[in-house]
Amino acid sequence: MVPNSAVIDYFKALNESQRKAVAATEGPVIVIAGAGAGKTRVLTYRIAQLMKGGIDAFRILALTFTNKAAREMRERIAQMVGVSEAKNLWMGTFHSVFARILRAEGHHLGYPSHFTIYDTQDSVSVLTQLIKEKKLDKDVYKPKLILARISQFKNNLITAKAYRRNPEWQAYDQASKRPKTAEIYTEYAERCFRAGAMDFDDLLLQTHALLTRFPAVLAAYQDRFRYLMVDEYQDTNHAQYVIVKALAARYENLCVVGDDAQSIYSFRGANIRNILNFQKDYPDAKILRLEQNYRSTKCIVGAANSVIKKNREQLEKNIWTHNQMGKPIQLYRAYSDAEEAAYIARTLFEEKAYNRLENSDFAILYRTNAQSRALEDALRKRNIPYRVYGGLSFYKRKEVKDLVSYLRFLVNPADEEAFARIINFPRRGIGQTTVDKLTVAARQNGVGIYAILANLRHYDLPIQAGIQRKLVDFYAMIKSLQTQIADRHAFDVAKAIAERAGLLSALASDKTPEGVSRYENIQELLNGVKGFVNEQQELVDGDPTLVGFLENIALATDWDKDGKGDGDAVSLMTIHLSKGLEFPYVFIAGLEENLFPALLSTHARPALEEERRLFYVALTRAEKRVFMSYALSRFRWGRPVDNEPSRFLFEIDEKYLAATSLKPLAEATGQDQPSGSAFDHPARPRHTTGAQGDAISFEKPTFVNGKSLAPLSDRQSEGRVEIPPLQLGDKVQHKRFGIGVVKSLEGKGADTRAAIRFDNVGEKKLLLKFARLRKLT
DNA sequence: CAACCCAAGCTTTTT
DNA sequence: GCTTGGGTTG
Repeated sequence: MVPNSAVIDYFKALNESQRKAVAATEGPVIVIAGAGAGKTRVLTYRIAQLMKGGIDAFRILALTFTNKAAREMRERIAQMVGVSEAKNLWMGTFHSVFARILRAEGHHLGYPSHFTIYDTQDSVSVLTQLIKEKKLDKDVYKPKLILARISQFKNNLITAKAYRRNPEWQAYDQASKRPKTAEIYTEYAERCFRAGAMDFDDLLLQTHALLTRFPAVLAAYQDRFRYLMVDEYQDTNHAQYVIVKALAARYENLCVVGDDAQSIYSFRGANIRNILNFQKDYPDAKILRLEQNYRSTKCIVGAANSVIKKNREQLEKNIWTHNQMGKPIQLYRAYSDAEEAAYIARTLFEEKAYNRLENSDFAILYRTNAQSRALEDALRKRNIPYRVYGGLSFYKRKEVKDLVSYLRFLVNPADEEAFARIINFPRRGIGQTTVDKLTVAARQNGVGIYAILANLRHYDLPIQAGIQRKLVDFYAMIKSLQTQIADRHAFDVAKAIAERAGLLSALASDKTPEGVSRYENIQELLNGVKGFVNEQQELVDGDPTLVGFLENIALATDWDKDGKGDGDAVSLMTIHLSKGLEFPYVFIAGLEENLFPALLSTHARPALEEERRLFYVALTRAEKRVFMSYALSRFRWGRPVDNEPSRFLFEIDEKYLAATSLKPLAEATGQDQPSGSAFDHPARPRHTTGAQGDAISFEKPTFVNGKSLAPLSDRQSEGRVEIPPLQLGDKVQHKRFGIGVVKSLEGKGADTRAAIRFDNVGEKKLLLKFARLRKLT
């Protein structure tokens, strides 16, 4: 490619709507891009074109939601304009770009440039500690719930101060018996600040604070970012929306790309109105639609369209494709989750052999991470290599977090969460009592724990001399390691810590399988640091220091998610994680009521519509074929639970479903067929001998010609207990405990818990869905 | 202060 | 059913 060519010769690679979207660089533009319509392609070409037109890369800001999306886009742009040019682009996730801005400008707000980023674990831990110190009931003030609430506020740019001042919210907290919520929020925010730490939501909230309180800073960035692009705009929350709007205010060269039909993150504060209202915010915005799907067969596109049509709230569009009709969607009804998994493994194996495919041509998608276990077992039985994405990430594992905590503490000794993890790990005889004493001293003297540690003798603490010595040793170790961080690479420092602190020797002596695995994880982390250092050293402006590494991992939860990896494997992941990806063959498992759609979503229309969008996302990941399945019985909470087929199955236009899918399973053979014979009747239902549940009766499927949702079958209405609406003070009767009075209620729907004082047996806490209470009047 | 035991919570999705 | 964290004991 000619490096300086201003002529956009690659226009050939685009269709007309894509070309329009690429060409419309000036002014506000919204691109409504259906699944598989070449959205990323448009963004990359657009950026490449801007750069070829002479715009400096550092004046272009592109925001995405995942590191993966950012990385891929940067790579593609690098191919078009050259690596060195692409490097200067401001491109990354909202969180990482804002973290970068805050590192540079956070001092205006009083944050150190090396501030720590607290992950959810850290935040919960701060709250737990705080609630304990305030002597509040942790069952009333559940740290996780409180954090979720604080997160909501932050995402809506409501500071602790604003929260305290709002009578409506105060009244709400009073009414819900959590009057101290505002106080906790305030204290939590202060502690994070004093620890030089920001949680995920702070990265947005503090960026907003920075830009509103320091107009000069805002002006500088407004001036700098001449062109802004936002990917997955439908997933932006209020804070992100406001910040983008502010940054774009000067030039208004703002291009947002998204698909309202794929908005699946409202639980995280995403506001679908942001995309629906774009035209109101920018009345002269150009609206462009990418409606041609290049990814999937007609069958898949048709099925997906027929589903999403049921949603009320959406932008008008008509997704179509030139691709082949393709094979109809298979639906399999299994007896149990294990049998469903066996079916998937078997079908995958057969399809792969018959069509000579790679394992990586397949993805198995599910609603919840917990579903992966059964699938993994089944795949292992057939020796099919697989890779599970998501779940608990590498960095959340205990031993990994412990080592990372050392690194964090060296960089930011105010980081008390890190301190709490490392002070007695590995065991060095400094227990909780001692830590409490240090904490109290720190609070009383208005300093951080590290300051106490540094001047232990100045504070006359009631700690034994022996333990004092240990504290001094610990401090000395930290101090000496700290001298290294400025001028040595992250790897050298990390290795030094693992050795000096005795992490490696402590784990090496543990010969249990878990111990060995922990040791390996530490080694893997060290390798990761090394890889990071090597990578950074190749870059001109790379940052191979510890600070750089920590920055990198705090927001890189999908470290192990960057495709490829080792070998050819089937991908297992939640549907949420699959967004933006594509696979030739896709299995969607667990299409059952209360699982997908999830139980909590079934009562509110917006939530249900979101689940439907999630289903839409799942379907549109597939290029060639989709296999769906559900299990009549599934282990949840260690118990088998009976299920109805998902209502979404009935929403797919029948003509896209394989006819055999709708036949009952009654004639199941009970034996695995040798592979090969299956291909004439790929949908013929079979199940393994072991899975034949004796208790399962095979009534006709409830959806043989189902155009609409079949009514609940007997089974479900039997299984579901009538839950009477209860209020405090109600008199109730329990089979075993007799008569009692409702003392408290928490939770909602079937998950409500009630504390009830029974006349004979005293107070009991009961889960209403199991308790079968009768209300007395 | 460490080792052991038991209870609770988890199973909606994540930067 | 499994993991984590808290509490109790030695």
